[in-house]
Amino acid sequence: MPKTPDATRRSDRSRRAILDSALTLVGEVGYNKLTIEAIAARAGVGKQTIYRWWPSKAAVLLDASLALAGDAETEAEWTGFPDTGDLAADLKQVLRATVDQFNDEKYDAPTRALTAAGATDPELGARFTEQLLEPQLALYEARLRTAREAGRLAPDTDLRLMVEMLVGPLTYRWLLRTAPLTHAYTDALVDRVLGGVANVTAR
Amino acid sequence: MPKTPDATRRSDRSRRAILDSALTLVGEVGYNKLTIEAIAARAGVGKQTIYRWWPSKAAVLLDASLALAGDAETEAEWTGFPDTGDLAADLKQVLRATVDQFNDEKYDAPTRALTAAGATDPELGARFTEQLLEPQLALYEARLRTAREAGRLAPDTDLRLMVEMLVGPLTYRWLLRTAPLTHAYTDALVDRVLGGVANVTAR
Amino acid sequence: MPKTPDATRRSDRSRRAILDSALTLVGEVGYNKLTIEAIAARAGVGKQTIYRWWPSKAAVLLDASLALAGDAETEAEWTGFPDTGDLAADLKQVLRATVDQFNDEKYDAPTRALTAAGATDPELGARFTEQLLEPQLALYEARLRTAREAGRLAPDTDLRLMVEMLVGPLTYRWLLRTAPLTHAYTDALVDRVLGGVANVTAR
Amino acid sequence: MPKTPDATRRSDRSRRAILDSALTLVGEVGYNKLTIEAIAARAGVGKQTIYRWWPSKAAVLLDASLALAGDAETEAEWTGFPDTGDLAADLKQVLRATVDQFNDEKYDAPTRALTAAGATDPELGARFTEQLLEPQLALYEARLRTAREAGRLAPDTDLRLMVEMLVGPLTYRWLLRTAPLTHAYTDALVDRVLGGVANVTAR
DNA sequence: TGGTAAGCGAGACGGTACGTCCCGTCTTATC
DNA sequence: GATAAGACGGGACGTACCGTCTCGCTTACCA
Repeated sequence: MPKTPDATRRSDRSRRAILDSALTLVGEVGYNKLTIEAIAARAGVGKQTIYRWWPSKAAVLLDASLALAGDAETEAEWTGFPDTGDLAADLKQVLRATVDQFNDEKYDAPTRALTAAGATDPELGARFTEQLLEPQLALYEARLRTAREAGRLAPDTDLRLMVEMLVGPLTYRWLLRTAPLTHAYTDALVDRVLGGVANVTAR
Repeated sequence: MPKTPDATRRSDRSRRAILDSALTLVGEVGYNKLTIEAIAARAGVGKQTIYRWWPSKAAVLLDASLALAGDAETEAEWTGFPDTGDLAADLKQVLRATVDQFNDEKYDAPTRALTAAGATDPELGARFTEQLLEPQLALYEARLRTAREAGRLAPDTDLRLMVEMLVGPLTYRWLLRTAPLTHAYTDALVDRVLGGVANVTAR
Repeated sequence: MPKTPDATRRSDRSRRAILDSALTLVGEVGYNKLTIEAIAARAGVGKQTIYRWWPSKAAVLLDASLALAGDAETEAEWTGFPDTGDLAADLKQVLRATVDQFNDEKYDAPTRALTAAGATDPELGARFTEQLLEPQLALYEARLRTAREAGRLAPDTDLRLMVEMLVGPLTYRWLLRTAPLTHAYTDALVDRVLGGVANVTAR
Repeated sequence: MPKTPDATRRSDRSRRAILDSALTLVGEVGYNKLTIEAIAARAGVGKQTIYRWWPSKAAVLLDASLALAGDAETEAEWTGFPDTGDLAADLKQVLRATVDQFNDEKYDAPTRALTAAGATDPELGARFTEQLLEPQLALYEARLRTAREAGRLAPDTDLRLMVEMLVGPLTYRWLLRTAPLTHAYTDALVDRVLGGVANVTAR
């Protein structure tokens, strides 16, 4: 019963090499042509070392993305969701940063691959959502809750719905490539989400 | 010399059988385990007949979805985007119908597969967007334009942005499975998009 | 019942083009990589035109070789097996000519291909032997019969056996490439066949 | 970089199964309808395991024949080319055994297939000749050398030529099926090779 | 401090599907 | 009705990876 390997003996060197190779390769050849064999070869690692610790290439990529996200936070000296008191400004700042990430090939390729794979594979999707997506959405939600408590949003505001109104359209454009992602776009989005689109004067 | 085959001699019987098989199989085994070989076998067709007319299984599925969409319109005696004069009501009706489609396994599997594949493969994504998505978005846009001209929306309303504010969040929930899709959800979405979420009384 | 096509309507132009293409191609790519499709394309002919008149590519090649043999006789102004009265000299002359043919790539490729195919496919082999080989062997046999009647060979000589003693070793060397084919070789062969190899003085 | 596999880790079980399957199948369906896929399936082996170790089905069959020849020698308790002092008798004995082999379907099919394939494919032919044929011819040659040294053959006898005079006609009949193979035939052949066919009394 | 059991790089293995080539048949339009 | 052209259902090709399975080798931990 060789089920559970001994994690204390795990080679961190190999783990890192595998995650690095996975990220590099997914950028080079895309998710569909990404193979475990290529990752192993590039990492100078036996295939079994990958199969021992991950159930699928998608899982490898998920871990790689988590590591990437962790690195990014560190690099950017991320200090939490901004709260200047000006909700619109804070949201615009964060969404602009997200746009920049989506436009950065380094983040785009693996994230896009994972999102697509998660859409098709429910189990992977669940892990992707839970580990990568939800933590980010929770930050939005917390900021919105503060705003609601401060009376800047209606007391009955559905915070979750509002989060999706912010990230949904952006994600839509990004995934489906219907139009380029710009700061102007997300700025307008924030304004419209907060203010609505109905003609107030006409009411 | 890409050796373009003679389309006039194409077997319509085989074409239909291939598209049918593709739709059936993607529902049975999912996109990742869908194989050209299985499609050919199920359709009683040589593999070459598929490769002659389509460059990839994704392309087959795209054509299959187009056929499916065409059939669906016919079946539902679709008479165009509703325009009762009540914009909110019209949008809610259409989005409810979309929710129903997303909740119908028959449409969900191929559409999800295509969307995911398109996110990963730019060329396919372009065709998917252009042939399947844009025509639908254009209908929304037309209805919104009517509303704007009728003064129900601000004259400077960015129609495209607004369309994405409606379909973006819905698509987001559907693709990422962050929460179940319900009529109540889209109804609330329409209200918030039209009315905004900022606390008006607090202004 | 499209069994027997009408031979009187047959296009001689196509027939010739097919046989020519077959000979050319077998020299270029070898028998195993020779395909009906390539012959048809090279000949500017529909595949069906080949299938209508020949049962297999081997049969095409057999006809092509028959035509080639006919041409060769005409070219060489062949006037029948020589009979100068000197049996050894006559045999040497004919075998030298055969050696020359075997060493001529133009004849070697198709003949070798046919011989090999015939060895594997009994039906083809029968036709090959009957139509191409036997007529030649019969010429040897006739010359030997003349010699036997003239008392140059023992009255009980098995002519068939003797023919094979002449062409067998030569064919063996040619097919199996155990050693180069030279005039000296066949000259020695004739001498030894006629004289035997046992040490006469030791009797 | 031809990626030579590590022969020390080769599975002998698979090797044997492949050679066995190849021999069985070539007897069942013939060489032309013998497929690598069928060999693999019959042997319970992946196709790649065949392609890893052999370049073609002909090469597989060559190895299979070598194994078969080895087995045959062992079975027959082969103790070397006979040397009773009576050259004619010894040759007749060996040629009779060869006739029996050629008439044994079990040996005929693979040997015929290999000979034909070797005639067409020079590289294979070289290996076939070198590994299977030459060792046998060398035995003849050794026996003849003994006879020559014993004064039973003329001192200037071309041993190689004489070997071919013995096996050439036999192989010719076998390959081209011009006549049935019998012991009487090879007996007569030996007599005529040793004694010649010229009418001695007429000298 | 030497024995042993785990993780490791390497890669052979039984398999599945790939995308291509060609088979022999069938259909269409031309002559 | 034979022909040039070529689409069709089918089978095998040789390749790429899958996920599993030994191999020796290195590297702790334990006796």
